[in-house]
Amino acid sequence: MGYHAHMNVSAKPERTRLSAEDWEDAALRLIADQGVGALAVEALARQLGVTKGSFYWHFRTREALLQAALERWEQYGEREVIAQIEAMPDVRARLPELFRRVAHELAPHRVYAALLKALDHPQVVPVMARVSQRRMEFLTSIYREAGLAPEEALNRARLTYAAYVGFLQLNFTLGLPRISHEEFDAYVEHMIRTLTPA
Amino acid sequence: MGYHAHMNVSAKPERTRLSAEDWEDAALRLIADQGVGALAVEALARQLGVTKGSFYWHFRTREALLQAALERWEQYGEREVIAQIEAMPDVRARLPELFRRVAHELAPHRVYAALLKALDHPQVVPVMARVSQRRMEFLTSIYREAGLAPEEALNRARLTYAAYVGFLQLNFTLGLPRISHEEFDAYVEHMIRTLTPA
DNA sequence: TCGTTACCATACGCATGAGTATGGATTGCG
DNA sequence: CGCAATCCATACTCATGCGTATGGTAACGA
Repeated sequence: MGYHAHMNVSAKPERTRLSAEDWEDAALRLIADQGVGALAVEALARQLGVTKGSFYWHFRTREALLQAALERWEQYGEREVIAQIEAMPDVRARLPELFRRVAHELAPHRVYAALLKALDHPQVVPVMARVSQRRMEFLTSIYREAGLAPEEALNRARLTYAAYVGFLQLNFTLGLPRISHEEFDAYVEHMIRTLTPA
Repeated sequence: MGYHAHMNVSAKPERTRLSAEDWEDAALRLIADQGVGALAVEALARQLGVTKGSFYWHFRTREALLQAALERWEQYGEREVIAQIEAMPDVRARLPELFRRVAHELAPHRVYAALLKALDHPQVVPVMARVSQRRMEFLTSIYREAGLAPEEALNRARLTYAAYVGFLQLNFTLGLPRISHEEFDAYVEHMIRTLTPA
């Protein structure tokens, strides 16, 4: 994601000029594993091997970078999962598949988890509102396909999504009693049994 | 909660000297509605009508205040709910009652929600780990009383608690599509039906 | 009453991090 | 080649917020 295809004949990433997208990607990486609060321009610059002088050519302010990074994440972030699930022919199999997929590919959700902890920051609220809204609507539609009435489907989607969000917090943020791999799978299956309409 | 019973014969809280507990209470109030990141000594001092000079008499550092406030919250915070639920004679009625109670008394959970967003801060992690652990053990025991097998009870408790945590985030942090009062009650009842063993 | 202790104000030092000013280097293009 | 535009470094300013130093005032016991 993001490397402009220069690829000079040299082993290492080799000092090439940077673009705005490079900064946005770096910002998202930093957010993913240190949180929004750690987004400092000088720290980013060090990590990219340059100084502030570079940054302030590409962006007018720190806010601008955060904004751009958020929009970038909202677009290229995670449209794939929804598309893949919707491509499944067997409608009844979509729900369990969605659960298992999300449970086992946690890496793409690290940015979402980080932004969850930055909801006091005004810039992230609208982005998270939109993303969460879209996902919940998707979940609702799946529950409707599974045979629930409109009201039931909506409430079940709310419950499921809340469980998802809470799960993110209680795990790679808080490290609650390091659960084993088998035990985790058992948990996921329990969740599928409990939240999937009979 | 917290006010040492001087209560001089005066109408207003009237400029009396402050104690360490006063600072801790103020800190918890500030954390509850602005987050841990907003915990600054000079801001707190202004809010209490004094200056930093006062603060650094009671505490050695800002970290010390946060630590003391967290421990205070962990102790006096919320033992009551658990006690009240355990006092209920009808075992089968405990679970729905717990759900409804938590859903409608959101104020006491504001500190917990704020700390949830500060899990990158090393000081809050152990506290949140202990509190969350105790609560989940309580939930597990209730599910056992409701007739679930040990494994089932544990997993159901995990699921329920995750839903609780996620609910906190998606509401008074993110303000997801301002749900109406009746609709909220319907949601709570749906949750009870879904998460309570038949 | 007097002094000691507890509590608070004022005025600093010092580190961090955002933003600016300005000049140097590199690239693409005529 | 040579000149612009692009990209980056260096060296500042400025605001914020923690912590310290030190002196002042109110409370309380002897």
